[in-house]
Amino acid sequence: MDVRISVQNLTGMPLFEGLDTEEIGEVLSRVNVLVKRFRKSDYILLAGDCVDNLCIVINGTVQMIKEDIWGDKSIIANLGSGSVFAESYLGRRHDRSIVSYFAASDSEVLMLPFGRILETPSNSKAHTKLMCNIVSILADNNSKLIEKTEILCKKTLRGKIYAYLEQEAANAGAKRFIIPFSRTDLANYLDADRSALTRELARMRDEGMIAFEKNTFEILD
Amino acid sequence: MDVRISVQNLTGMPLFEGLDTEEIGEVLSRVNVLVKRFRKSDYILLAGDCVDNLCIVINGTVQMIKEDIWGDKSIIANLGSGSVFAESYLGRRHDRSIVSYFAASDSEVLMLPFGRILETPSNSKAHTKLMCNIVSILADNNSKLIEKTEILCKKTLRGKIYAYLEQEAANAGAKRFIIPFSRTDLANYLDADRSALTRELARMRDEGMIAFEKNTFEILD
DNA sequence: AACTCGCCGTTGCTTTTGCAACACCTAAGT
DNA sequence: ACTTAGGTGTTGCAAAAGCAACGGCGAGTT
Repeated sequence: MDVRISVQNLTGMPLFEGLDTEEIGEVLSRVNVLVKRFRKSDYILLAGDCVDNLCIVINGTVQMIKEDIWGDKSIIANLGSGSVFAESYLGRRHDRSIVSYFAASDSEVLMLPFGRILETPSNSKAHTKLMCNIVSILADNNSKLIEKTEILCKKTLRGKIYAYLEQEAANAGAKRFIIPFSRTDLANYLDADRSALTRELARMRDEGMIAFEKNTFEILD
Repeated sequence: MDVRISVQNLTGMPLFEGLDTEEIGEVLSRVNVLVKRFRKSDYILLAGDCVDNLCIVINGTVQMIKEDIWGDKSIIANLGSGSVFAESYLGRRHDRSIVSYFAASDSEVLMLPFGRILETPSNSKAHTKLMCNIVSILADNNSKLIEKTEILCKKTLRGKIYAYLEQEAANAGAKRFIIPFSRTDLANYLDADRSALTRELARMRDEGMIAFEKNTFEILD
């Protein structure tokens, strides 16, 4: 389950952007770092769990989810490789996670006790860059959540679907793109009923707004 | 409009927590800092505006809002004194704000060109504390957005209302509490129709789930 | 090959809820 | 004192969307 990490894999990660392998080694030498593997459908962290590590997706896909008492699942965010999560433990409000994290595919996650790094003052180049990176990442995670609420704030299902597709198109930089969700998961992401989603997608296609085939979508006009 | 800032006012702010007045002065001496006053209903920042300052609510109430083409207003978050906003400019994804900020009451906002502070390495105590603080604040803002999505992900209006009231009760630490929204604003915060909200609140009262009088609510049971 | 399981589309039904219109109230300004 | 403007509760109606059930399909397993 636990795996030694090769520093090589980390150079492309947003958290370590701008740091060379030597600098990454310097940072990691001061803390206990750990990579955990998860199988598809494993829970990485449960809502209510105590969190004491910053988590980084090395590869695979992780979903931030919230399940209610009835087992009704809502996907809050989809996290690809390089994503940083469980950052709420860096805040003062919560020491427990309010959401769950879930391996949507086989995944490797780097667990990093970041508190130590934070509190240790240092004016090394590596440390400064790392601090800048974490601030940027947190700000970006923020933006992503705001974008998500821009989907959810739409009053109609069609509005949500369209807002979502526009975001994916903007991400892809093209009117035609592939979405990372199955229909079931998309329904959970939009917090809508799956059958209602299928129905509304069909209507939008019939009206010539969009075209799609499996997970490939296109916004028409 | 622009006002000189007295350092005294900042000692209580989360961003400067743990810093004494001398240290705050040291930090501020390196950048141009500015306090702007806004009248109730003024826009502080418009969606699409270029952002180059971190903003801190000194006093008053600021709303993060998103308006669509039809003027339909959605309140994403309500920001009281001490709140930090417009932080997405610290990220790499956007240099423009994707949402608007709006003075819900007469307000004073501190504008702080934080990028300069970030990039200047320093191992002074003050600098280290400031970095820790900003990380904590960003993480907390994250948690708040996640909590907001926990309201919006509910499929029924009653679910949203109840989730919201539970959060307010948790914030207040009591079953009885005062909400900061008018009915109209609450509808915009929950992204629901105002009349439907009134109707559902009345039903929940009739069924004995909750009691309320103006803006004072109580969760029963 | 038979079977299971999970995902997908379809459809009928019912509830929810958005929308529009109206009347009332309060506060602020003239 | 009058007027205006904005917030609030109410209600009828129509549209939207959740729910449940079913059948088909494809992948993986025995």
